[in-house]
Parts: sequence; C-alpha cells; structure tokens
Amino acid sequence: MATQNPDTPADAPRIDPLTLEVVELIGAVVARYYEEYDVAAGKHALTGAQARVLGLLSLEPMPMRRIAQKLKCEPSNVTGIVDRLEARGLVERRPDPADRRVKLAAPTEEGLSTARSLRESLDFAREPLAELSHTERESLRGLLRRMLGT
Amino acid sequence: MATQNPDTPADAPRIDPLTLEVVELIGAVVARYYEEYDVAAGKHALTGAQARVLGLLSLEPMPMRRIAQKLKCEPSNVTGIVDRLEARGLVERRPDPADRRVKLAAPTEEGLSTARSLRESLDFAREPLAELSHTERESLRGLLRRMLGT
DNA sequence: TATTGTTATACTCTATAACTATA
DNA sequence: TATAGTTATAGAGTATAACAATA
Repeated sequence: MATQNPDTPADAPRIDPLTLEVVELIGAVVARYYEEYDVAAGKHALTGAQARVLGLLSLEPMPMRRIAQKLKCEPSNVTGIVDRLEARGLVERRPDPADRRVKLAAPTEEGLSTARSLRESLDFAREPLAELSHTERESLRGLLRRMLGT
Repeated sequence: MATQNPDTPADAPRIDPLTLEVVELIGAVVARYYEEYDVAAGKHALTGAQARVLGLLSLEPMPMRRIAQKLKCEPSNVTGIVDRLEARGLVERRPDPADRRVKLAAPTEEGLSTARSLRESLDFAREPLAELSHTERESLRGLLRRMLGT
C-alpha cells in the first residue's frame, strides 16, 4: 500500500484524477440535462413526470401498466399523473378491445402538439452539441456507446 | 428545403441522425446516472435529496441558505431535509460565531463515514468508464468540456 | 387464481407566504 | 429595513396495501 497524504480520504486514491474529472463532467451534463428538461416542461406548465409520460404516449399509446414500467415506478402512481394530464385535456383513457381490464392512455390532438413543442424546446439537443464538429460527434457517439456497453 | 418522408414529423429534419443519436446516448447516460445514484442512496436508506445534501456537507459545512443555492431550491425545503438527516444523527446544526442568524449544517462522524461509503458505492464512476482507455478518457473529457463551454 | 387499474394512506420534495430573531 | 432560518400550507411524486372488475 502506498503512503497517503493524510488529507486524502481512504477511498480517493482508487480513482485517478482524469477519471474523477470525467465523472464530474458527466455529473455536470446530467445536471444541465435535467435543468433544461424541467425548464422546457415548465414552459408548458407540466411537471417533469407529466412531460415524460406525455412524451412516451406521443410515440405510442399504451396501457397504464406499461407506463409504470417505462417510468420505473409503481402502477398506482401512474393513475395520478394520467389523471392530471387528462384533466388538462392532453391525454385520454381508451378501452382496450382485446382485454377489458386494460385502459390505453393516448394523447389528444392538443397533447400531441404539446409533446411536439416540448421536443422542440429541448435546446439541449442543439446548443451544447453545436460546439462539436461532425467528426467530434462521431467520436463522442463511439465513446458513449462503449461506456453504456451498447 | 429537402423532400421529407411523410412519416417524419415536421420538427425532426432540423436534427441530423448523428446528433439525434448522441442526444439519445446522453439521455441514456443521464438515466443510468440517476438510477445508480438512487440505488446507492437507497442502500443507506437515504432519499436522493438527502444523499446530495450529505455529500455537499461532507466536503464543507455550510449555512442552510447556501445548501438551498446549491440544490437550486427554496431555503424552506432545506429545513426539512436537514431535519431528517439530523434526526438520523448524520448531520448537526451549529451556530455561526460571526452571525447569530446563521446556522451551519455539518456532518457528524457517522455522517462523514456514510458520505464516504456513498461515494464508494457510486459504481458509475468506475464501471462504465472502465471500458475506456486512458487516451479515450482524455478524449471524452475534451469533448464534454467543449459541450459544457468550460 | 392471477392480473389491471384504482383507491387509501403515508412520506418526501417542492414552492409560496408569513413569522422570529437577528443584523 | 433587510436577511437567515423556520413554520404553515398546498400540490406533486413515490411506495405499500387493499380493493373491484376482468381474465
């Protein structure tokens, strides 16, 4: 074992400074991502959870159960989130002809256009990435893919 | 203007496929980051907000007001979060000799060791990055810095 | 019996507004 | 009067448990 500076916590030496900095940068990206997402949702007077569900449904209507799986939360929570979206006229519940237990949540016309507008106001897609050239984006894509084990 | 596939929404053409994929990859990183953070916090029976505050204080004790600034939330919320950490014996409130209005929140010994353990269980720092070579990490660092305008 | 969605309950986080004790 | 922290209140998200309708 190497001699440690007494100021250095016991767990610190296991991560080299470069890795630590990359982790901090990823943390900054995550923080910025969430911030921009909430701002975009707020512009439409939606909470983060509501915006996420609306975004999901704008791709494809689905049973309440599946929304919960996508959100990684309990199905009982989805009831309230969809209730609020439905009260605002952005989403509606339809019966599933194949199984009368199931309710399919689907966006209304207004819900669809809100979801589209939400996607557009997600500046995160353009602004930070605008700094990078095409080649750099390819490089970033490759590194992120490897990180995620894709 | 280029001819569009009728299946393509009106907002899609503004982002090229490469950028879109990078954005999706960043979204995946963000999701994974949050997941691992919550799992790590949960191992210590802490909520995300509590873990974040404890992590902050483990670096440096600070006034309630400043915690709110760091968390980007209202000061009134910090009262409750610190209350719960204090009830668990992980944090304590100390008077500020310089200004009797101020209360300094500081981790206890147990709080410090919990914070250390929390940091260690944040596998995100090591596992995904372990896939990348030193050179690749340097490259990733550069790209992230440019993205964030650092 | 098992599954889908809901309700009831309790806890945490959040913002707003009003309060207290200092400055 | 201005500031730091708190309290009170209300809304939203979360998990757990129990329930009705349907499979």
